[in-house]
Amino acid sequence: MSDLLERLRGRGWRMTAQRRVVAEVLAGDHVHLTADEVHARAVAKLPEISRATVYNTLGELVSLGEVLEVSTDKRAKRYDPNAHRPHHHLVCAQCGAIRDVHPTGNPMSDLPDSERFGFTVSDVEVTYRGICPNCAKA
Amino acid sequence: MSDLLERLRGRGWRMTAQRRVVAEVLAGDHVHLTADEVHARAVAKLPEISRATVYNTLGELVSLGEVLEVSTDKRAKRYDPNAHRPHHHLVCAQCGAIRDVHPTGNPMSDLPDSERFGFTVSDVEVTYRGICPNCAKA
DNA sequence: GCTTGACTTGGACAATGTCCAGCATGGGGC
DNA sequence: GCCCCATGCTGGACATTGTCCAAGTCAAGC
Repeated sequence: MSDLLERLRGRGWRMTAQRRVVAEVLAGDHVHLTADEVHARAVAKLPEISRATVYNTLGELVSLGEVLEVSTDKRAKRYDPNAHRPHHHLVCAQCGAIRDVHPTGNPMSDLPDSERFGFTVSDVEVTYRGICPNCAKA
Repeated sequence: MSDLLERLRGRGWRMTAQRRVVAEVLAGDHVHLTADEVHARAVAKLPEISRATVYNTLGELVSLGEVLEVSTDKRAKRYDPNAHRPHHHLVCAQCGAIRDVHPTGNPMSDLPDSERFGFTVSDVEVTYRGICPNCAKA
């Protein structure tokens, strides 16, 4: 995790308490938090941190490619710190739980040129939906 | 399209002017509208229709399986009337344009049991991202 | 330890969506 | 064809998520 902080510093980031806290929150074992959840956890560590700062910082992390924005079908965007290993998502349609998954094959190669309509395709996002074991039990 | 109205009537829908208008809007050649766009077009045909009704109707159509909710990364959900033919989406990262595409292969079979974590997986959604010809030109 | 410009703050605002109490009306039963 | 009433609609208040900005603060190079 501190390697993330190092990378950011190397990129000319000014290292503030707020940014450190946001990075720490994302690096925790809680994956796929919403911006609001990130804010809530950040406040726990640094009470005066503002919502705007959390949004800004998340946005910066995303554009630096350190964090991915994931939009499953919930209302809020979620942030995925696991940006350096390509992976897809498995979402519980009931409780909204998200797991990272690593399918075999490359969906990119499943899109023939005739289906690209002149687009320059650079990325694929795959979301599997289903019911998680917990919800299935209930 | 009138077949949609028939199907809905068959399911016990009360056929009101508002619902007809929403169905007509979705059936037009404008695919992937946001709820707000649907509302705007509906108002053009039936000035007094309220936002709440449009949201309600869209929600009902979705739970009846007549229309799909698509969340690309934009803020607003979009509604896809093409619910009866499985397909995926190609989104322009710049202007947000969306096209339906039909990849070869079935991503569902790319998810081994070991990667399902006990979920009952029922659905896959694939979103390709890139730059559309128009934006590439600009 | 100064200085400076990048960062943060808090609050206002915007966009999207939900809810509700009360009114309107489609369509079955006559 | 007409009535009735459950179902649907309305408009507006509210909730949630996200963006913007002016003014104050602080990290880091000197």
